[in-house]
Amino acid sequence: MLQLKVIREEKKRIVAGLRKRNWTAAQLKVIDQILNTDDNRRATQKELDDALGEGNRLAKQIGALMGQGKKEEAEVLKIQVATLKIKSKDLEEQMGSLKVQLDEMLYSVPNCPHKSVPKGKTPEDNKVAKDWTKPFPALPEDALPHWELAKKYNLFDLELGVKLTGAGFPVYRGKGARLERALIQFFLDEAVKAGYEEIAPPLLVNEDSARGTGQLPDKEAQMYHCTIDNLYLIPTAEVPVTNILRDEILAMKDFPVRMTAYTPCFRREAGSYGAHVRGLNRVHQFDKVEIVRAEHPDESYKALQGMVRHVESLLRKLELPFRILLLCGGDMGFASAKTYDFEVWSAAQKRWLEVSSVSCFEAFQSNRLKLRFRDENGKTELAHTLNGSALALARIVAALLENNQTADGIRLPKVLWKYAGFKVID
RNA sequence: GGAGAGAUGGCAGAGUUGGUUUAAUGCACCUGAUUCGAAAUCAGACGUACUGUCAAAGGUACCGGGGGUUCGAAUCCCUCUCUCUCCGCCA
Repeated sequence: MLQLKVIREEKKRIVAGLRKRNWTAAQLKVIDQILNTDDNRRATQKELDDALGEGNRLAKQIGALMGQGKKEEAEVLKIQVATLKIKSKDLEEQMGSLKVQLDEMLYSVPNCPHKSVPKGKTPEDNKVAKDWTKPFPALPEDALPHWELAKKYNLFDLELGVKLTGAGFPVYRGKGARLERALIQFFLDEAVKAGYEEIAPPLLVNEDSARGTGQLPDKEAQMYHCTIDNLYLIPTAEVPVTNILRDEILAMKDFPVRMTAYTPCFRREAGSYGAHVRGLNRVHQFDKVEIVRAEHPDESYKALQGMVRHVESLLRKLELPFRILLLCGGDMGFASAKTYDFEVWSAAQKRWLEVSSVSCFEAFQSNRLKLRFRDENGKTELAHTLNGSALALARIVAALLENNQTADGIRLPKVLWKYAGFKVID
């Protein structure tokens, strides 16, 4: 969530930013409501603090009087405290409800887009930041989509997943399973080479963690929930890895914090049905290598560019045609201040598949996480966080299979040979 | 799963017959003095959040989380979570 202080001090910028997200005048009213409620909260806080302070003073006096054996005088003061207590209890309740209201409103406000984010309402308004599709792969007319290729070469089996679990849980097998593992290994190695610390986190997290990265309270339906133990299956490694930093106060020398993790990701999302979600395009469980960074506010956008270059280098090494989109205000995620999406061209399906999303959250996420650092003057300040997929496996597999199919089998890009232990799937 | 013990500041560790505790003390860290420089020594500063202010002073809350008793709770009661020890089970 946005910081109250920022909303108060930079209201103009925030309002302009929300307009870029196509917020209407009616929606923007919440900003003034927030500020009003906060004024109210501060006044109430002052009053409450004064009442409590007075109570503390009287309690001390009573203690002193009791010590001296002046019981009657103490009794008089006790009566005073009693009325004070009623007052402070009342104020406490007011404070409680004001805070709830304030939080509710704050949770409803998305992050303010960075000034470089273009205006726009739909994905069509996204700006192509880079196009790496030439030469476009030329496939024969009878080229197969990846779900057909999977059948032909026995790489993964969706029907079998239905038997074991349900729709959207692919079973990889043979060279398909091996390719999956090869890609994970390759992505992790590249991330470690780029300076990220490898993390192997838990795949279930508690409520505090789900709240920390903003899955709760709003996106509860996205996650699988083990109700008996009140734990959530992670929808992305971002959740456990970013929460490593929850409630931490970093020192300047701790920057930059760079972590990477491979995890399966579990998503309940209902989604639509039909050809565009066939095969591995959208599944409930998929593998992903995530990269996460925490940065000094002055460095976060430089870090974002660094992450973009990293993901770009992965796709080049995989020899996949891709483009990078700078998302417009209307298409950006709730918490993001600036997002680049990576899309790979799936030659057989003749459509773009999103394989990575790299975002800078500025202090939006760390505000909820309470991720701070101590600056040169010893003051605490919120750090900036960033994350991105590097990369999401299922769709990369789909694109690799489709784009590299030949009459003699599916040829793997050279970089994967040593990881997979084979060059061709046939 | 059973039994017992415990949770205090960056760390260690007092305080648990409720009342100068504004949480002792030590270590670490920071600043200054001393020194050519360092070690040692001495002096000082040293939690987080909210509030307040030009800035400060000051105020309030926080001793695992939540609730309760009381004029007053780190201290007493209830509850939850977690940790440790022993036993059982187990990849």
